[in-house]
Amino acid sequence: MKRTKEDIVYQVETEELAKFAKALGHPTRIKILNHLDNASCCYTGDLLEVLPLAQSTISQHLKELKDAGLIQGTVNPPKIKYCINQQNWIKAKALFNEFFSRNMNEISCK
Amino acid sequence: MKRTKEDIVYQVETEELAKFAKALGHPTRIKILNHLDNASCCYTGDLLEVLPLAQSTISQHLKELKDAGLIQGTVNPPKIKYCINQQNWIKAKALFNEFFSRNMNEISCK
DNA sequence: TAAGTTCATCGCAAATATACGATTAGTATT
DNA sequence: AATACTAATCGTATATTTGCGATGAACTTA
Repeated sequence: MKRTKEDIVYQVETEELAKFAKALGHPTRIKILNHLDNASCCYTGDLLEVLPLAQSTISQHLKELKDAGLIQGTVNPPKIKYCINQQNWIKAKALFNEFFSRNMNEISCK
Repeated sequence: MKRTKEDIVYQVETEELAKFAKALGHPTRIKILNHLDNASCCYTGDLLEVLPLAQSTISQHLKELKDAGLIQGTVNPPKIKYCINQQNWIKAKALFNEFFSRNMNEISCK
């Protein structure tokens, strides 16, 4: 894509919100986060029992969540322990909250 | 994708949240929604002045937002007036709110 | 009827995302 | 050193997304 067009500059907030939203834009990743929330943290292997996907696929989803900043992993040999990244979670929560709590005036659509 | 794998069944809530998140997963669409919120509603042409994109591209983004249920369009010849779909907006807001306000216990990651 | 306006849709090109199996890297155990 | 375990990464196939220009549909106005 993007063949003749130069890159568009968006506000940082817009980019951030879109980035978080994109990471949440797949049911598998929602499920991973739900599981992480219930279990506080988990290992990649745990997810293999919950999701009917190949190990490499789950690893890839974990990578995307990590790249978006929503989770973090710490080595705990021979496993890797994933938890939610509290700091960014709060940030995302605030961004979505702000986004959804606009005026939404009833006298819209004149 | 999805070559050998049969479709995975997710909870309805998970699918819904992912669907909304996916629609929000692009800065252009965030910007459109922000604009719609400020202006209550708008026409496709209005967005052409705000976004440096081709008319067809913007139309496509509008379609995705419409397919996700976040906006709705009503004909107002010769234009089409887009507004936020209040009902689904509230639904999405509730889903994200629920998703982000989990316990998030501090004693996580043992 | 003809011309203009607005916007959706089609057709295409390129980039990204999703999934898999196979391999590799790192660590622990024997 | 050899084996076992865990998880990332590589290579590949396919689907989807993103973007554009061109065309077409619907409705107004001249």
